[in-house]
Parts: sequence; structure tokens; C-alpha cells
Amino acid sequence: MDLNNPLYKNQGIHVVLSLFTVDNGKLKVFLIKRKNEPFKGKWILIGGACYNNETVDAAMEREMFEKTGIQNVKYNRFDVFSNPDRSPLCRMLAVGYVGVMDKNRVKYLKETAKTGDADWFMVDRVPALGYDHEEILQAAIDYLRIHIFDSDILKELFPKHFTLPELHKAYESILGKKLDRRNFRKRLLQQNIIEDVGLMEENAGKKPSKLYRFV
Amino acid sequence: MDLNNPLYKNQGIHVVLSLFTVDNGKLKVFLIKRKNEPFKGKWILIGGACYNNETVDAAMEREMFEKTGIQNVKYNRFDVFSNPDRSPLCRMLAVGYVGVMDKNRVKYLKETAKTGDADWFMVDRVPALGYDHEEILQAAIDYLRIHIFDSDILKELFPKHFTLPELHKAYESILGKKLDRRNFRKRLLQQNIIEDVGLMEENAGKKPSKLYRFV
DNA sequence: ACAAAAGTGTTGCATATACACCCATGG
DNA sequence: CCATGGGTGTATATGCAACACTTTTGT
Repeated sequence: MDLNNPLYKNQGIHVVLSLFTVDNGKLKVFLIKRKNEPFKGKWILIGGACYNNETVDAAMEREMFEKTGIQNVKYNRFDVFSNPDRSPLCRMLAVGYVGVMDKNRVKYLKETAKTGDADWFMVDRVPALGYDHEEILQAAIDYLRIHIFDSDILKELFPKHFTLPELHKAYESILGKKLDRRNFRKRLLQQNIIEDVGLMEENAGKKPSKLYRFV
Repeated sequence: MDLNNPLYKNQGIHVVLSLFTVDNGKLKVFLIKRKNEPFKGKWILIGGACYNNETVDAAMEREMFEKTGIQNVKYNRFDVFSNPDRSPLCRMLAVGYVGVMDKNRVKYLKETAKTGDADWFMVDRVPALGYDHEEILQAAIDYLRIHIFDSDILKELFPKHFTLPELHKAYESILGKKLDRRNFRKRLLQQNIIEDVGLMEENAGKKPSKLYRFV
């Protein structure tokens, strides 16, 4: 294999993270406004180049930490995006990830060297995105919906306690449809991924709910 | 993004195909003996570099055609392998694929510029492989076993007709366990991916089976 | 008629869905 | 005491697993 063969010279690897949260019963995604070319002024997903000494997972964790200040959260690698023209500078392969977290824990800087601004957007009100990130985001949403019940990917959405009605609303907003309250409860409880904390909600203005946590 | 930044210079993309067949009731994988460095003399899976003007799927189809003479078959992309040291020459990311085909249709050359030899190996009698291909192969086998019932990936194993007992044996050899004949038949038939041809097996030395084909 | 393998049907279990009632709180 | 929303149970349907008998061929 010849390193200078123009057929496969100047290739690179992107990691791209679709980071979701549920805020006020709405599924939102974290976007960053580019300050530099290419796609200056456009919004994009969290992402960047994978360094030579990193696995793609390590690169994604580094990007997540740099852009959100959060570490050690669960994420899922879900697909590869390899259109040769997806990045204008050189041929970049993208590895796509899905992550979910509590929006209040994300501490992003309004001004950094590479990013101008950052914010959460409702997934049905997303602006035009740079690169092929609209395609990647749509694939990420599809992946999240398919795997929401067979993965504890929502763990980080409630880092401490939560009530089942809260979790129920989160599922409904992600799936975009209603789920029966009672069946939802049974299903989650017999999955053994959540447990009763033994405490109750307080001052809710209604009958208090039990508090649960992910195990 | 700086194209000469040593942090992400000289990266490349491999596509790696674990091509399976079922021969004499045994699951086998297609391996090629390397004729050149690196890993000269070692056996490896089908694979190669992705060119700059190709998607990874296109690169995999090209590699499959170059190594087997077969085109237009179903394959599944299943994971990414990104250990920085997985290839000795430079940092190469690998995209893993699974494919299945009729071994008699594979026309490989015993001598080519890049490969010395090629053969089918029973998956539990595989020699030491070059690169990280043992890890990739194991992941491919796991993927094949998990997805054998929810995909028509076996279509190419029987390009023309087949009997249900034949298909049954193929499933058992891939999964490495027994499956109930009657439940297997019901399950396959109600998936609507196979159909009765209307003909019968001939001269089988036993009660003839109906012939089916994939739709 | 017998051995070998193909073809078919029934039953039970587990999981998911549909659905109705009671309970605790704040006002 | 009433409105709101939380908590629980039961009946039904569907999918998968366990299992036994009949049929067709070659010898």
C-alpha cells in the first residue's frame, strides 16, 4: 500500500455526535454555530477530526467534553457516512454517534476559538445545517427512536432522581407518539434498569410520585 | 482544519468483508493469503483501501468483485474498527461488512498481483489472521447470528431453488445450534421472504421436498 | 413392510396491548 | 368535595417454543 497514491491520499475521519435532551416535553438537539470556514455561520452538530492516536470513541468523548464539559456518559455509535463530497476540504469519513443528556449540566461557552455560538433546538425546528449534518441528524433520530427501549441511553437525561411520569413524557416526546401510562410503567419496571429510591416527590400540587433512579 | 496537522495527517479507510458460505453443513469464511508486506504469508479477510471518489459501500462492492467475481449481492455494514495501531503502515480506520454467498459462484484466482492464495475455512478452524481481522471476523459472526432472522442476507446462498430442509441446515450451522424443524418452517413462511416454486426435488432417495426461492 | 426424512397441527407460555378503577394531594 | 394526576390489576391478542403424528419415497 502506497501512502502517496492519489487514490487514497488526504483522507480523514470525522466523529459527529447528535446530542439530545428533553426540555419541557420537547426533544431537542445541541447545535453549534461555526465561526470559521467552511460553513462559516452555519449550525452543525458536535464533531471534529479523529486524531491519529485515538479510537473514534475516544475522539468522540474528547469532542463531547470540549463542547459540553461532560464526561463519562453513555453514547451509541450507530453508522458511517461516507459520501466523498460530504466535506469540502478533503475526503472525510464521518462516524455518527447518539448521546442524550440533562441540558442543565451542559456548560458551553458562548465564544470559543472555533465556535461562535451554541444552543438547543427542537428537532422539528432545526435550521439548515452545514456539511451533511441534516442527513446524519435524521439518521440519529431514527436510531434513537428504534433503540430507546433496548438501551439505557436515557440514563444521563436524569442523572439523579426522576418520576415515572417524567420519564414517560420523555419517551413520548422522543418517539413522537402517545404511550399507555400503565403499560409503560410495567415495561420499564420489568426491564430492571430503574429502581425505586424510596422517596416521594414534594410540593407537586397533586398526588406525589415515587422517585426512581437508573441502576 | 489544517490538512498538514500531524494530529490527523496520513489517515486512511479500509473496508473489510467477512464473506461467508455454508458448505456441507458447515459455516465457512473466505480468506486470502497475503503475498506482500505487511502480514506477508498471513491469511486475511477480503478488504482494501477506500478510494477518494467512492463511498465505503462502493469500495466494498469493488473489493468483492475483484476478489470473488460476484456483483450485486446483499451485504450488511455492521461496525467500525478504529484501534490506531490496527494497521502498521499508517492509521487506517476499518469499516466492517458481512456478506453470504454460494461458494460455487465464487471464482477466485489462485495467483494475483496482490494475493497469493485464497480459500474457504470453517469458522472454528481459522488460522491466525493478519491485521485485526480475527477481531473483525468474530464481530461479523456475532452480527450474522443476531441478524440472520431479520434480514434476507442468506438470499445469495441459494441463488436459485432450495428446499426448506437445506435452508434449515444452513441456519443451524450458522447459529451453531439445533432449531425445531416445524417452528423454523412456520417462521420462515410467515416472513414472506420465500415462496413455493411449485416444483419438487428429484431423485433424493427419500420423500422429495418442495422447492422454494427468495422473493 | 420398513427406514428415513418431509410435511402438518395443537397446546402452552411469555410478552405486549387495551382498558377501568381507586387514591393522594391542593385548592 | 372536587379536580388533577399518580398508582394498580385484569383480560385479550400475538409471537415463539415444545411437542407427536402422518406421508412419501427407496430398499
